[in-house]
This record gives sequence, structure tokens and C-alpha cells, in this order.
Amino acid sequence: MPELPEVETVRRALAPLLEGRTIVEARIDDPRLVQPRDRVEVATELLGETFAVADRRGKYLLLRLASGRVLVVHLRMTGAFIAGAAAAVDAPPIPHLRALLVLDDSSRIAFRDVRRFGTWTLLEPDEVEPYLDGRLGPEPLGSFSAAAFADRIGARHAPVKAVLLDQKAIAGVGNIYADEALWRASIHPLVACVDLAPAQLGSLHRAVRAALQAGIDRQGATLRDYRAPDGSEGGMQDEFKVYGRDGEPCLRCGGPISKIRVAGRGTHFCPRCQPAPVRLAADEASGPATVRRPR
DNA sequence: AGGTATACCCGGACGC
DNA sequence: TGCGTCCGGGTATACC
Repeated sequence: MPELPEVETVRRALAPLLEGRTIVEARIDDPRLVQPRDRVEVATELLGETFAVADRRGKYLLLRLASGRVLVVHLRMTGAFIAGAAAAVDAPPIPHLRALLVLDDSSRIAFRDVRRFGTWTLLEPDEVEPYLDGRLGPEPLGSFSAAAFADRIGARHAPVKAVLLDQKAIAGVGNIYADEALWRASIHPLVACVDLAPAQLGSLHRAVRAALQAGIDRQGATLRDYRAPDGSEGGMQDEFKVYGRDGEPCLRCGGPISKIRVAGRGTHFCPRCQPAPVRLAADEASGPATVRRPR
């Protein structure tokens, strides 16, 4: 599922295809994509617009238009752009096609979405900043200091994994990269942020940035649905330290990776390298046998 | 009130 | 073969 690294990969691929191009045909097939707006209305507003810059904030793709309006796209679980040969007129039909843009160079930009959770939100210039600021915390790969990170999450009582998933805390981290970052920082996903030592907050800050950057460097992770607009797969899934590796040996200590549920999400970690919070010791008898108390 | 937990949307994958 | 259950991003709603 697309998180920051996947969305950034999509942005980089779309930018040269979109920037400077004018929309000569716009079609929105799925009313869900733009609700509560009317799909014909949105398509009509897009028609004749020229793409200025393809930008990103967190997991949102910001397709800035010459008029100052912005098409804010969220891929959610299975949303994907298809451009180039796979979207050409003579290409085979695209399953789960939800929208289609034709540009003034005759190229086509298709949007496919199996689960239909994806959204296209067309915002007026003055709506963009309030929209994003109301939903997102700071950009983790921007000028985001360890001190700012600690200020932001250090007092939270929720499990650190839940806080990493909170887009208002830090933008762009999803389930996969949260697990990867916690492993890199050797922090148990259930530890409350407020219980993290200053050094741990520092190492988590570094780990979040490193995990996301690794994802971008490998052009994202393809588990089943994610594809870049040209249909290519990412390579990050081969680099995962813990995600999807339950039962397999930890790459640091050799012990078996565990899987539990945190904040309603499947959570992978190494019980030996990422020691459980003391608070959990009482639950140990009823919990999974793999959860160990730190020594 | 503030923060946290849960239901919900949707449809493919999986298991019985 | 078929049906029920699971999964998950973000938001609305419930909860404490």
C-alpha cells in the first residue's frame, strides 16, 4: 500500500509527463472518487487546465494547476496512475478504471483503484494550505530536526507505533515503514512515547528518515497492488527487515520475528532486539509466548 | 476537553 | 464450489 516512498516515486514519474501539459479530455467514472462533489462538475473544471508542478505532502499527491487550483490525490490502498504505453488508446482495457485524463500531446493518464478508497479533491488556491495543515504534521524528510520530532511525539501516551501512524504527528509514515523504523531504532511498538528515553527519540527520528529514504531509493515496495505509473514494481519489499517476516530470523540477532496487533494493524518486530515495555509483563501469561521481558 | 480507540468503506485473498 | 472472515488509510464517531 502506498506510503510516502511510493507516493514520492509516483510523483517523480508523473512530473515530466504532466508538467506543462493541458487537459483536453477529462472523464471520471466512479462517483466515489470525488464525492461529495459531482463527478461531471469536477471533470468539467479540470478540462482546459494546465498542469504546473507535481508535488507531494505526506501521502498526498499535489497536482498543481496553472490556475492555482490543486488536484489533491490520495491513493489510499490500491489507487494507481497508469501512463505511457499501458494507458495508450490501443492498449488492453484497464480493469477498475476510475478516471481518465487525455493531455494535449495525446497521452493518457489513467487512474485505477480496485478498493475504491482513493480520492481526488480539486481545491481552490486558498483552500490548499488549510486542507493540508489540518490533516498533516511535518514532512519527515524535510528540515525536520530530532528536537522537533521529540517535541512533537515525546509527551504522547499512546504506543509509539500508533503515534507513527498518526498523520498529524508526522506525515507519510504508514504501517510498513513504521515497523521498519521501529526495528531500526530497536524500539518495541507498544512502548508509550512518553516512556522513550531522549536517546531513543533521537534514534527513532533517524530511523524513520532512514527507512523512508531507503524506500524512495528502491522506488517503493510492491506487495501486490502498488505499481509506478509505467507499470514497474518497486524493490523495497526485498529489503524489509521485519515487515511480513514473522517467524523468520531477525537480521540483527537471529531470533524469530513476531507479529502482533497494535492500533488495529498487523505489527512486526523482533522481541529480542525490541524489548517489551515493563508494563506488559503482567499480560505475558495470556499474551503470545514470543513476547519477552527485557533483561 | 483532549486524546485515544473503534467502526466504516470496499473487494480480493484466504481458509474452512 | 461457496461462503465467511480478514485486511487496511484515513475519517467520523464513540469512548473515557
